[in-house]
Amino acid sequence: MDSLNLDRQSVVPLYYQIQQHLLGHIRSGGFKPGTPLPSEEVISKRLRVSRMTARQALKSLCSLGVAYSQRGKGTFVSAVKLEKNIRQVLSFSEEMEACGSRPHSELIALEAVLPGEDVADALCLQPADKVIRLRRVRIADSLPMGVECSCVPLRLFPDLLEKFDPRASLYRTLSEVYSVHIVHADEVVEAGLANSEEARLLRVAKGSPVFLFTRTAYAESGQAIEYVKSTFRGDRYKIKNRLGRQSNGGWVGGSA
Amino acid sequence: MDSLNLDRQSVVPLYYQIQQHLLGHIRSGGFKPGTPLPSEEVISKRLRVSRMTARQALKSLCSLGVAYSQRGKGTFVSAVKLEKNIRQVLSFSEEMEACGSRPHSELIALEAVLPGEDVADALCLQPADKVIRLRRVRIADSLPMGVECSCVPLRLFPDLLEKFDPRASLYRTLSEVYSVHIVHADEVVEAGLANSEEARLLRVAKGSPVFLFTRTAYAESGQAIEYVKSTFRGDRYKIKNRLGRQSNGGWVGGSA
DNA sequence: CGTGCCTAGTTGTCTAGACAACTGGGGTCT
DNA sequence: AGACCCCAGTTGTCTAGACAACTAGGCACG
Repeated sequence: MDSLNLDRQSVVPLYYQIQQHLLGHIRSGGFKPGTPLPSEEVISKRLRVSRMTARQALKSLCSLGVAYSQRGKGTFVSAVKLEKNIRQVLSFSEEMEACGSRPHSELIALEAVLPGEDVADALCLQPADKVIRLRRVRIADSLPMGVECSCVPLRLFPDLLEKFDPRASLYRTLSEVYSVHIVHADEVVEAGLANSEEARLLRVAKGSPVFLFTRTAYAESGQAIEYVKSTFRGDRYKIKNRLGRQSNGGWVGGSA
Repeated sequence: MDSLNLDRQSVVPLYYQIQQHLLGHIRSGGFKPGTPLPSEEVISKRLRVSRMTARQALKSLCSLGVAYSQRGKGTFVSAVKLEKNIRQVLSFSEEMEACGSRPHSELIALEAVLPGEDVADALCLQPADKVIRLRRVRIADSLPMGVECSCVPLRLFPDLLEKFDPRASLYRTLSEVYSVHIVHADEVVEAGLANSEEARLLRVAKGSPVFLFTRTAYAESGQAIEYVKSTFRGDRYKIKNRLGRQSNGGWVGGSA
């Protein structure tokens, strides 16, 4: 706390500088789980910022999940493990890189087609709208992990067929070439058994346990961007989820 | 917007009254996806509140996921489906009630035992600490859905064995009797095949596809409260996830 | 001993402003 | 037509305060 010099000329907001400084102390063990963080008042006085700025720094730590506030008591370090590998909206490439594997893909199909009803529904398409259909075997460290069939509306990305390198990450391409950023996705997972084709592509026995994913990915506006169906090996692939309370926008009505 | 009369005497915060009012308009279709919400300035002027209060109302809608802000442009209604059934930290009972099924349980075991190494690790127990082990078959509408084995530290709930009704919801009991509220959980899901015992309890063929869940649930402080291993039928149980961007505490560094 | 009161410390909410940074449109100059 | 500037509107950040609500501990009183 003492050693922090705020840079008031920087483009980096003050509250963010404070947040990062506290986060550093938490990660390095300077503040242990359960112990109180400096109060808004203390931060405010020591760093010569207004209380609202100090507050914003503390609130941002809460929304990261590394701290929690109790009215009348203080703001405390949570024992939540930061480093734990939590699944976000990630492309297969990003997911594999995050756990240290080298991902690549084997292209099965890349074409513009008329979508099935489920696809058209999920992507909210007009009857005549085509989609770009991308079917790939996903491979990590030379081991086939899953078969993925991804559909994106042709209307939104008319020249994607020419511009897309099938070995690259689809999400990265959408972000870099079209400035479309996937920010969330809804996903349904089922447990099933590999059929003959899947077994052949994944090099497992027919009837092996597999995950069946059906995922719809959305941009910030809520516009549906991608509909994916994929089959992943149950023996080499695990799903890690962090389930949370739905943050209800802050206020907790008091019936107590 | 026009018809809202703020109650300045109420214990309900102003920003929350505004948030609820806007949320009502969004849900009822008064504001359609993609359209801008009233700006901070407009809300501030029209409702005679300070801009920071109007801002807090809009930010809380963003954190609910029903809106998003763009600097220099405005705050817009997101097309995210509110009603979609997204999995949170829920007990089986709550989960089944949420989708309209009547849950109940068949008790297999309820006892205090010395935990295995995986359990002790996950719950951060001392070597001699016992756990309460609760093994149940989970049933929805008379159909067996899964087998669940739940462990909680005896030290935290010394009289739970007497006070707990095995037919009730464990989470509800912990919340009501001990004021311990589960706020998040880490979960690993694997795809597997039912062994003989599971097949018998779940009334499926041996070798049927199943989900294997391993879940650790935490209170707000980050204290681990419960460690669960469960096996659920792959044919009747689906996982629905909403994957999100990790909210990073607000600031996006500009390399653009 | 316990009950109740008071007080210091803390977070929650709210005000009324200020400037910065960015967007998008319109107008002007070249 | 294109490049540039300016301006109004919007969100992001920040200030310096205020009062309310709650917690926990100390203290006096019964």
